[in-house]
Amino acid sequence: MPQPTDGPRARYREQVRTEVHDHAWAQIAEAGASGLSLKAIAQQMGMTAPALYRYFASRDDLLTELVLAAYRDLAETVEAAAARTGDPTRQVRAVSGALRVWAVQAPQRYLLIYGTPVPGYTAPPEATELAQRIFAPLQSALAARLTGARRERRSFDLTVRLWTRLHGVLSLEAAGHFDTMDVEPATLFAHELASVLES
Amino acid sequence: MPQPTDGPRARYREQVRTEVHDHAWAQIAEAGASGLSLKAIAQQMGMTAPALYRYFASRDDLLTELVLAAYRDLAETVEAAAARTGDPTRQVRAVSGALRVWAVQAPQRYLLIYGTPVPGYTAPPEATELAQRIFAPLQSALAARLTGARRERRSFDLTVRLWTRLHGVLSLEAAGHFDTMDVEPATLFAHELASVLES
DNA sequence: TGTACATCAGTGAACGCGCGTTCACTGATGTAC
DNA sequence: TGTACATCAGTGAACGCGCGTTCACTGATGTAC
Repeated sequence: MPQPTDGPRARYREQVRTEVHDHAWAQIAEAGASGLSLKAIAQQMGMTAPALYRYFASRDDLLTELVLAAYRDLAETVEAAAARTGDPTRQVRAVSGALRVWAVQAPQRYLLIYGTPVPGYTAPPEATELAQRIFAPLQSALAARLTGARRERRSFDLTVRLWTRLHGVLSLEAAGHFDTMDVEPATLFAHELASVLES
Repeated sequence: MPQPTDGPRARYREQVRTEVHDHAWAQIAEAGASGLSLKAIAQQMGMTAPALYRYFASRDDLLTELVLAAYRDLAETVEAAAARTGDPTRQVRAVSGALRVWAVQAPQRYLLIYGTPVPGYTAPPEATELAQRIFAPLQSALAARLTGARRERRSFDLTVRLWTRLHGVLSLEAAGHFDTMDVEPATLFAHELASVLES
């Protein structure tokens, strides 16, 4: 895997890599992570499968890139939402709202990160750091609303609680489990958010 | 697919079917639902794959049986827990506790029902009825703790809230997402249960 | 109790499929003189 | 500005794999007389 860092060839490489990512996400969106196939992507791009090995060392390598890209994208989304205001309560609301939009917009991408683990695939260590980066803005906003002793620990517990509650709604919504029930996911999500802010 | 309903042959058939189910669960436990393979099961049982078509019409048919069996088992577990006491609050605790034991004991079985949907597979309509049967004991216990107007609707909302909160913890726990965090799933679960009982 | 027959569990060969991955190669593209 | 060379994107054939599923068959087991 050669890698010139600039020039027209480098530009072209980046273009192809991006196109592969796009097709990969489309595949994941409709068949989940286990449906990801280099051969199918190559076919969709009008190429042969071996050509893709110029760009990715293996299928799992591509999957790792996608997982990390998802983590990074969510981290940036969450950070941007938190940066839009200085008020801690508004920050929590903004981050939660951004999280929901991000999850509902591409359910399979959300599930790739927080759903059932892909069998036989383990995420790289970098994923853990990124997960913490996603966690951080929520925690610092919640911490800013607290005073008194053991503030750090209490804000951590509170963030975990908020996070699991929101995930409870989002994962069931993404998996379609509310479809056969008389439940409005958006309303439920708002209530769960409120329940933590009020505690 | 012939089916005598009694006699030695019927008994033998049931025995083989059960053995297939056992191997199938073992496979799901270690590779998830998409790792379910008739050929692999046959091999483990010292048979050839076509033999299994005497017992199951197709791979998806077996998967459907497993899904329904999981639903049924959970429904019975939950109902039995609720039946152990008459006090509504104790019932909610008992059902929630039974749910957690059931989920933690076989995480992949829990995720087969409530996790990321298996790509290309849709559960039979009967699953929806069973899901409601699982839901019912919680709702009637929570309803018994309420008084006043719109009790039915309020208890439904409350049950949904409890259910999503517990699922938030269980799904993250089953997927191993707490492994890299300083979180005690059992404690968190207890807190989430308490949060609804106190509301 | 013994024999003839029907039932049915299981085999073995074969099908087509899609997958990841390798390898030697062709031919276009960019670069250095 | 033009030519020679090196780089490298992409091809085509091939590999071995495991999968679900079919089909004609063998041989054991249960049943009816």
